[in-house]
Amino acid sequence: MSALTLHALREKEREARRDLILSAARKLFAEKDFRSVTVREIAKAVGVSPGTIYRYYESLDDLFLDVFFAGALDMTELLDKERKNGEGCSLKRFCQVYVAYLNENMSFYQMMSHFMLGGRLSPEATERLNPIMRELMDNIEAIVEEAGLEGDTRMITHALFSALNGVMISYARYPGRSLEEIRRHTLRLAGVIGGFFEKPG
Amino acid sequence: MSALTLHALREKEREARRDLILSAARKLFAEKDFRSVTVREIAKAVGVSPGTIYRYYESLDDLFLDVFFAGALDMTELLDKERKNGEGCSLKRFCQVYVAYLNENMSFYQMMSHFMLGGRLSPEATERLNPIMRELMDNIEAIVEEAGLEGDTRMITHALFSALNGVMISYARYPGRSLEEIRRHTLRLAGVIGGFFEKPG
Amino acid sequence: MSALTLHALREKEREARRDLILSAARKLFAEKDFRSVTVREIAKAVGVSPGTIYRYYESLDDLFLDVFFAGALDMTELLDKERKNGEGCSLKRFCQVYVAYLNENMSFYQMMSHFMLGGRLSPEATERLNPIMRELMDNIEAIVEEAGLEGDTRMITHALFSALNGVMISYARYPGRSLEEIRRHTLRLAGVIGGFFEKPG
Amino acid sequence: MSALTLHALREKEREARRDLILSAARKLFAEKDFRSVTVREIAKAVGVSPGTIYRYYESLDDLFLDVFFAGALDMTELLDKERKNGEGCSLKRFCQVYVAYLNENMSFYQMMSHFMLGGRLSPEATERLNPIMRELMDNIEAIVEEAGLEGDTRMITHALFSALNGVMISYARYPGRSLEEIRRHTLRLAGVIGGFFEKPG
DNA sequence: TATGAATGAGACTTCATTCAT
DNA sequence: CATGAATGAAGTCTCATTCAT
Repeated sequence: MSALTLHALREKEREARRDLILSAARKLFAEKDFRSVTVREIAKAVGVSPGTIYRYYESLDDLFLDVFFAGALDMTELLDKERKNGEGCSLKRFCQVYVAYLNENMSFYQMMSHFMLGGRLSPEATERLNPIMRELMDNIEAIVEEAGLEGDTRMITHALFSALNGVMISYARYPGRSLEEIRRHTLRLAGVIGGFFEKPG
Repeated sequence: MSALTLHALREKEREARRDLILSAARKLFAEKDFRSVTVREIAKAVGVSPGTIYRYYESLDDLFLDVFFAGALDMTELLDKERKNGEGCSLKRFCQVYVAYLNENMSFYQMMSHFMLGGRLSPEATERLNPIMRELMDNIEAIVEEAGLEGDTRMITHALFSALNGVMISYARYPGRSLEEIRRHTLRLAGVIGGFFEKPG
Repeated sequence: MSALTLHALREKEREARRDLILSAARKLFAEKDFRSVTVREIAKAVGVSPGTIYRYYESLDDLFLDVFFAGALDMTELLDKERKNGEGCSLKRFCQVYVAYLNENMSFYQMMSHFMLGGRLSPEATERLNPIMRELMDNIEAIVEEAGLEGDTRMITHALFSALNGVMISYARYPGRSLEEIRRHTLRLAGVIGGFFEKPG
Repeated sequence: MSALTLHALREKEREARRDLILSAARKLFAEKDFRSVTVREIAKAVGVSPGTIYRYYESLDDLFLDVFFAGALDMTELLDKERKNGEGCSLKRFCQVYVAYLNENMSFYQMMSHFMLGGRLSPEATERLNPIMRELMDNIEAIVEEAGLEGDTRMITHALFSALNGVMISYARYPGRSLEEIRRHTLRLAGVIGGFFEKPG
């Protein structure tokens, strides 16, 4: 086996392990307030020692960011697929797909809150974030336009995006409700919002 | 002076001091990410010692809750006033009033995120929260009905409430924007959302 | 008791406790390589919890610095006393007093090495250090002048100061020697150096 | 090829690799406070993996020691050369050669401080150290004697050695001075000390 | 023999909370 | 009732060292 191949293999393994950490973290973050997740917990969930986490991520914040970015990419891909699927993606369907995704990826959602509200994004992180968010917005805007909405479609896009995020913040963990109830309620709310945003007439 | 009166006086004083702590905390929480506010900071802001805080609140979480509840009450009162003011409150105006309030009471907003997302509300806290939220919802629903919207107005109320909260989560601290820019942007988004929710035709 | 007095009392107590930590640390630092002393050890030596250390010192480095400064002040006072004592302080006697002091205050000596060699003094610390060192040098220079030495007395002062420090670095912990043997040896070396520096003829 | 030769070859290779590590470490240690150099850094500088270091050195302390010993040997050779050079080495010249060496081999100097002050030399290490130091002292003593100094020349040797070491500890990293300034200052101090030690009259 | 991923003890530090005064 | 010094658990992170490949 050539050195090149060996090296490539190593890179692959490393990538795989990094992904392992990433998904374990995502799962863990989804289960509870992600800010209360500790390095030790993550390590335990991955099945490694705490020190190992630091071989793959410079800091816990770094890992937070990656979880967030991974979610944003997921979302973008999901929307891409939806749009290519059949003859386009109706506004209502988009709303439901988006909220369904947030339901199953609470960590993405929580991260968004965290970084948006905490305002702690470093300049470098902001630089990484911006193109990702822009692409997400572009995707949503395309759907808005396909729905025949006119006027300042960018602003409408922002409004729609915000509104759907709000569904989550308001009901994602409503005390005393089961996850399934929450899912049903948020999807229904997404539908209502989608309905209002759809071109009247 | 009778014992009763003395006792009442004491209760009053106690209430007054509790309020003092509450408002100092609200101010402090509004200034930065409330999760990073420490007991010592609050105590200093109030002008008492850390130990004193604990004579009025069982724990920091307890104080958090009270700040949150106070915000919800404020909001309800504000909407009450708006509705009684003139001949009613249009949907668009409500949206803007609500978002303007959130802009100036970030702590209320952050608390909402915190408790909703953290899912840490104790059963007792939930019991205290529910009537307050119900009243807030009742108020919004009244506005929705006054606006002539029909169908499941409760569901529409929830959708609207959610959507407006979302405006905040999405843009409240957008990196690189000034508070004034954010205020303008979120108010505009509130207007867009209000516009979509207003009865078509 | 007036509030003023109470406050003063508190200050005094605080100062006393700070001193307690300081001396415990000095003792501990003297016993072994001070860089290997941990906060927990210091806390244990003082008889408090680790957290308490941080009520009196911002960081471990802060405590390091204070130990160092305390040593430098001690030294200065000691030399002052020596000079006023009798009709002045001979060069040889100064050398022995200085080295004797270092023998009994290894932490001062180790700190000096640490900060000099590590080059990690922050600008603020340097600012605090400079006047203290200058006063120490002034004192030594006065002794040098009283001894009748001529020429660039400041340079001679530096040379003498350096040479005596060197006695310590070279023999302070010579492996296999008892503290008493080391004391004798270093004092003798100090005498030899003092002899060479004394005005010939 | 005989087994013996093969074995010898292997030994040679091993020795060569050990030297490689040693010089890489020396270079690295010279660049900054040697206590902050990590095994990984050394491994990277040598171009091997961290694990490999441990095939040649039992522990990091072991490597530290070797660096120190190598420095002491260097020094001895340097003085040997100086003495054979021309008609002998004056005391002043020796002082300057020695301090110049320390300036360019800060790691040697730092190691000396470390082991002397830390007092961590194991009995075995001490056994290795003693003959090396003795040879160094013999060399210096020879110079002292050549300079015509009389009396307890061994003690004078120690005093001189100490004094010169002290020049370094006191000024090696004086905050705010460039390496060149430090070099000049320490050389000048070495000259002053050498002057005082030179036979009067 | 060399590798380098993994380990895990242990360092510093923070802060909600307690309790003697 | 108020104080604030003290607590100590818990957090993040580092790094010498080991060991399966």
